[in-house]
Amino acid sequence: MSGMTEIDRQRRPGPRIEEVARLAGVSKSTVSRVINGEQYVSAKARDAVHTAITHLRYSPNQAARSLAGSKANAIALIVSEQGSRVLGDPFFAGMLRGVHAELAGRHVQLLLVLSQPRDHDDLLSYLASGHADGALLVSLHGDDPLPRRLHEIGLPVVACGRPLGASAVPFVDSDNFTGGLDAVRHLVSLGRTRIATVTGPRDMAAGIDRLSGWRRGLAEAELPDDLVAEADFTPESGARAMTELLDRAPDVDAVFVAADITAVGVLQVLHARGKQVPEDVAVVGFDDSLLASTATPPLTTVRQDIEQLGRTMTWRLLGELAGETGLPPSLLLPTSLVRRASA
Amino acid sequence: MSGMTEIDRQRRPGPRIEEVARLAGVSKSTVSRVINGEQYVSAKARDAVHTAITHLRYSPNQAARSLAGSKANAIALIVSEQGSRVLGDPFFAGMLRGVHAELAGRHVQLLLVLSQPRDHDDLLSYLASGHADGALLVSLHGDDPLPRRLHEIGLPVVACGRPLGASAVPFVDSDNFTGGLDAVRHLVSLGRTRIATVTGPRDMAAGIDRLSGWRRGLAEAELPDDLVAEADFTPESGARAMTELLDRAPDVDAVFVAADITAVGVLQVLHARGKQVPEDVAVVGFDDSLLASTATPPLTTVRQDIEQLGRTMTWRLLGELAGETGLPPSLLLPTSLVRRASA
DNA sequence: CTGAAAGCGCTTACAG
DNA sequence: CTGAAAGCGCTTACAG
Repeated sequence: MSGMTEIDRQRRPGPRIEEVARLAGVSKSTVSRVINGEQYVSAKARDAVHTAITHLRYSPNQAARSLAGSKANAIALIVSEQGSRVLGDPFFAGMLRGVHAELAGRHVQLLLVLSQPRDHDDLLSYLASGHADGALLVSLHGDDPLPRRLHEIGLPVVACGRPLGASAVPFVDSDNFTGGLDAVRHLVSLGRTRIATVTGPRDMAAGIDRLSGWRRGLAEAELPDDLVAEADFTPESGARAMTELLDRAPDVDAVFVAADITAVGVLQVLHARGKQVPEDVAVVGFDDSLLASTATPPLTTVRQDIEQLGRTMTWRLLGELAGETGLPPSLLLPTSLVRRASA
Repeated sequence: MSGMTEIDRQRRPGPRIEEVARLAGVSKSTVSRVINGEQYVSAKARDAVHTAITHLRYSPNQAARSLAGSKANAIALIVSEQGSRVLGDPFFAGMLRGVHAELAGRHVQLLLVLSQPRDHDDLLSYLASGHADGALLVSLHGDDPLPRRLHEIGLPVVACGRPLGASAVPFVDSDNFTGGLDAVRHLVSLGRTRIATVTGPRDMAAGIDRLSGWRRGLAEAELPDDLVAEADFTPESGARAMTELLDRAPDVDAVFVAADITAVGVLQVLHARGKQVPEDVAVVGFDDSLLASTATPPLTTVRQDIEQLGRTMTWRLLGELAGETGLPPSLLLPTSLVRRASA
């Protein structure tokens, strides 16, 4: 611990609960009860306390509250990934906005934790020591053992996206299957018959489920589902996949790409090969990220509401922390097709 | 406070400092000294304590440390903006990564706070109550009074980007002036003579300083600096600005755009008007964001190292918190030109 | 270099 | 519905 940064001690002024109690003419206990919204407080006492709080600009000391109450009054947002590329993703920004929106007004702080797999042990004992009352997990890869391990130490957890494997960890996810299905139905309605897909990673539920939706769509339309090329949510992998598809099936007339960011690479290759979009090849992306509207041509895409995802995760976690019963173990959020020029 | 979410009390297990002391055969005081890296501890005691900590997987309770030590052991990352659009910005992601990297290993937590201007009063009393030892400010607009107000209540603050007006708030910024200057020098070296600019917002130092750099570059080359069109870091405003420039000066042969995201709109208009990039009009962006490499054609741009910006801000703040003297009040980080196809 | 004791500012049974 | 008292798990003078 020798690398620690010393933060100089310096008592901040500001009123204590004692002063609020004195001004309101009640005991510290009563002030505490008002602050915590407990029910057995007389209206008169409540008003007096609120007035005193406002007058003194009192803000309770969180450290003391946590210590006395044996709870952190904080939830952790854990981003678990090698190199934490996630942060660069607009996906993460949307999540953060949603989490924050749902937390607004509640006196719960947001702790941002980025954790490499090799630091998982540290993180686990940190959280086991009560530094957060619960955790939201944004872990890009399905094989990450963190969600399960956190769940095992008894910390309430909600995962972002369906964790792979038979896990009991609650999660919230977009309905990726239906999203993929809708994309194909749209392409079929356009009269396309050679519909390919550029997938997401095979070790993530988002990749797997979108692919399943695509397959289902082709089955519905009784079309072949042989044109599959793998990618990993990067433009480069999208370009490689599209090149492969074009070589394999020059008659391809549509492609469902599992992410807008990947579609950027797909569009570049199509352009370079002289294919008109959507005339020769129609393209549908996934996410409705900023990239979708700025792409050339603007991308038809399956919109997922990431902010809502963040809100829902937070709502689910806070519900569990409040001891609510009958909460759905997991939730699937709807997606919708956004039509632009590319399909 | 009636909207508060109740988080059920439940004491987490985990060892206390008392048990570490017992196992190491020393007093709690000595354990505390070891944990806090104080110097007057015998090597023997230190080793015994470290062994005990490892053995028990002890992790000190932050709430108790904060309360006893009268410091939060946390810094706040404050994002102050209407609607907090910032989060959607890759800029923010890079910052976050930098802040986190610099915090790694230090026992300082990161509190993420999003604040609308109308909530500034709440935020101020919250921070005045000691919930964070210092603050990092990402405030997109120069007229935001928050940096100054925080500085006034005595909370150590470092701003991201030069605050406008005569402010004493320490800041870290990219060298936007030199970035703009280098962009123009590059365009001049390419033989361009009718060099326009699409600016950033007038109420942000980034917009103002990049424009100044552009002007300086034109003055150096003894070229006219009449082709200025204003935009606001969005693709739409970039498109409008480029349309205006093209109407005003059909002979424009280069444009320095104050942000990659704005350049996306510029490129769309140039394409629509049948202008070849870079043959007819060379384009240089700013940021070297993901958009720069995925643009058509890939964008030559002024790279700023956002992650380094986040690291430097954090380093500066922690230094001040540790009571270091002789810290530079403010810092300017270098930019560099990244050449791609557009210029 | 080390330990005993006080205290940080709250919450929570407990008794009324 | 309310208050007095104990205690949450640490840090920090103080004395040695």
